[in-house]
Amino acid sequence: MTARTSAESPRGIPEATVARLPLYLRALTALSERGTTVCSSEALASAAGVNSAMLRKDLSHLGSYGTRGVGYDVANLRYQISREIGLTQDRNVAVVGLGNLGQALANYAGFRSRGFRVVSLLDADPRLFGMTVADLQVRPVAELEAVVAELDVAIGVVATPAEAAQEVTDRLVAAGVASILNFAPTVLSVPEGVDVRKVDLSIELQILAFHEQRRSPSYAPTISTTPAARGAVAVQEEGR
Amino acid sequence: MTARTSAESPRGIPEATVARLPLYLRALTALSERGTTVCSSEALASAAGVNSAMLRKDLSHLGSYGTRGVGYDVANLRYQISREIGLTQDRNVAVVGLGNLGQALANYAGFRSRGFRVVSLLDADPRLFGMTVADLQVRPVAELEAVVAELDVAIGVVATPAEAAQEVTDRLVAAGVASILNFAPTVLSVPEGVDVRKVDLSIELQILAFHEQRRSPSYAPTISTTPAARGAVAVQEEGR
DNA sequence: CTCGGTTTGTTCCTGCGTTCACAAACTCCT
DNA sequence: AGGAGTTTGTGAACGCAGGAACAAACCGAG
Ligand SMILES: NC(=O)c1ccc[n+]([C@@H]2O[C@H](COP(=O)([O-])OP(=O)(O)OC[C@H]3O[C@@H](n4cnc5c(N)ncnc54)[C@H](O)[C@@H]3O)[C@@H](O)[C@H]2O)c1
Ligand SMILES: NC(=O)c1ccc[n+]([C@@H]2O[C@H](COP(=O)([O-])OP(=O)(O)OC[C@H]3O[C@@H](n4cnc5c(N)ncnc54)[C@H](O)[C@@H]3O)[C@@H](O)[C@H]2O)c1
Repeated sequence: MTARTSAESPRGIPEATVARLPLYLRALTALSERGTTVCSSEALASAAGVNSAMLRKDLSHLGSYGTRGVGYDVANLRYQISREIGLTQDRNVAVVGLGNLGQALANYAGFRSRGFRVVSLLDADPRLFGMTVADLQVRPVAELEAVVAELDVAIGVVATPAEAAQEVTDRLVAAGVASILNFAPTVLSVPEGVDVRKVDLSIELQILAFHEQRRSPSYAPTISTTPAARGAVAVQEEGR
Repeated sequence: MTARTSAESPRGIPEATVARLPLYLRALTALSERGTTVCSSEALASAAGVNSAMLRKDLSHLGSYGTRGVGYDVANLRYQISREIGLTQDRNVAVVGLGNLGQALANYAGFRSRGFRVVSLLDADPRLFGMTVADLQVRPVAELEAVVAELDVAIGVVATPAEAAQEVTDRLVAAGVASILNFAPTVLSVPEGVDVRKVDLSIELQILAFHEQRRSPSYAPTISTTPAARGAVAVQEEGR
């Protein structure tokens, strides 16, 4: 899912663990809001929806912040994870492509509260220039390089149509953005050292569809091992 | 990421493979539109952004649809994957929660073109009732059970605030929906046999932030292996 | 028909991720 | 102070995923 091939981070935090740390952070925040000050690995794990042994192993990679016989201090653990992820300093985000999805993202309050500031909105459509979304004006994508430099953009969100995604990404990367979140259904190629994560909602739906078909095998998939009926079948309509 | 613990599907397609099949489908569609009728595992793999050995192994789980010395017939392979995923029949989708994100999803044309029909929009806010989004009228969430039954809803998309997500999910499940796509930042608990997939954009950003911090270790994270400074640290501001 | 070139399907191997299980460490009660 | 009860941190086992490498199969030229 990431560009980097190594599954291990420099100082040794496994990728799978990194992907779960934000989950723990969210669970800790929920506990904290409920007034809980200390919690066991069992409690935290169930709040995060994972196995408690896995939680303990994950946390052990950050250091030894628990107390045997007691559990974890919620406030301290929350800080330690925040620091490890790098959330102690805010990061600036630029959203490119302000169609349906881009506008929803720009309006989302959950980003800022987690340390991500959406500081710039860029689009190619002149009709959108100057439009205000979430207290920001949409600016021409031509200004991308200037915006990235001036506003110290760390993360670029690509919410353009698939055809434009690679070009936009190239420009973001050239301007110095090394972290990309891509919503367009395309494979982005980026140079070494740039981190791309993709979110593809159609793929999620398709995975759900697969499991559903497995549950109700009405149309028994009839795998024909014989290479007989080849190239004949009509394919479902599938635009885009 | 899924509710089912087994990483292997009944007839033996690994989860990791299932997650990539939609990728291959997309790549095949692109090739097909470019007029390509046959392609090698190498070409398809690079279009999908994966290793060619992995692609071949993935495809071998569906059957033997390639021809040695030649490659794969694009149209046929596309159909075989579609059938395996269960895309030969359309599926009805209900979107619950029509705020920023829900409206963007309802307006997205890419779902229908891939065999997912958004057939119902539900919200709790009376001000939205009757509003037309993507040719559909927003209906009260009170009608959820009726809608699921009448319109044969197979997949429920939860785009409500986190607080409402579990309740909405419970009702969807009780009404017979066994596939849920959740956008709310919460852990959903569902009975055995129900499939939940989550999309959490904040988590994606946090993972990017982690890797970025690793690249530029300005604030060297200073893991204190000594259990000295414990429970003392003040926590960073982190509202919601 | 035979042979060289090409590409698939599969086997083997390595490494990561997950879970189990337990010793070490801590608290609290007597 | 000592012992019973908890809970963490980790060593070990196991299963899965990814990648390299190769034999089998196919095509086309001669
Ligand atoms: N809307 C969804 O729910 C949804 C779901 C899944 C995937 N996606 C994907 O997300 C992307 C955006 O979806 P959307 O529904 O918002 O599409 P959209 O068509 O509504 O918006 C795309 C926006 O990108 C702008 N744009 C086009 N070329 C550009 C360029 N070169 N530079 C800057 N901006 C440019 C357009 O002007 C437009 O405003 C698409 O790739 C889509 O496939 C969207
Ligand atoms: N907008 C984004 O880009 C974004 C990004 C990441 C995560 N999310 C998550 O997605 C969810 C929706 O985000 P949003 O920005 O669209 O929020 P929103 O507040 O704009 O919309 C939420 C909608 O849900 C409706 N709702 C509330 N309770 C309901 C109930 N019980 N039944 C049915 N509908 C109900 C509300 O009336 C509202 O229309 C949230 O959980 C949010 O955290 C959104």
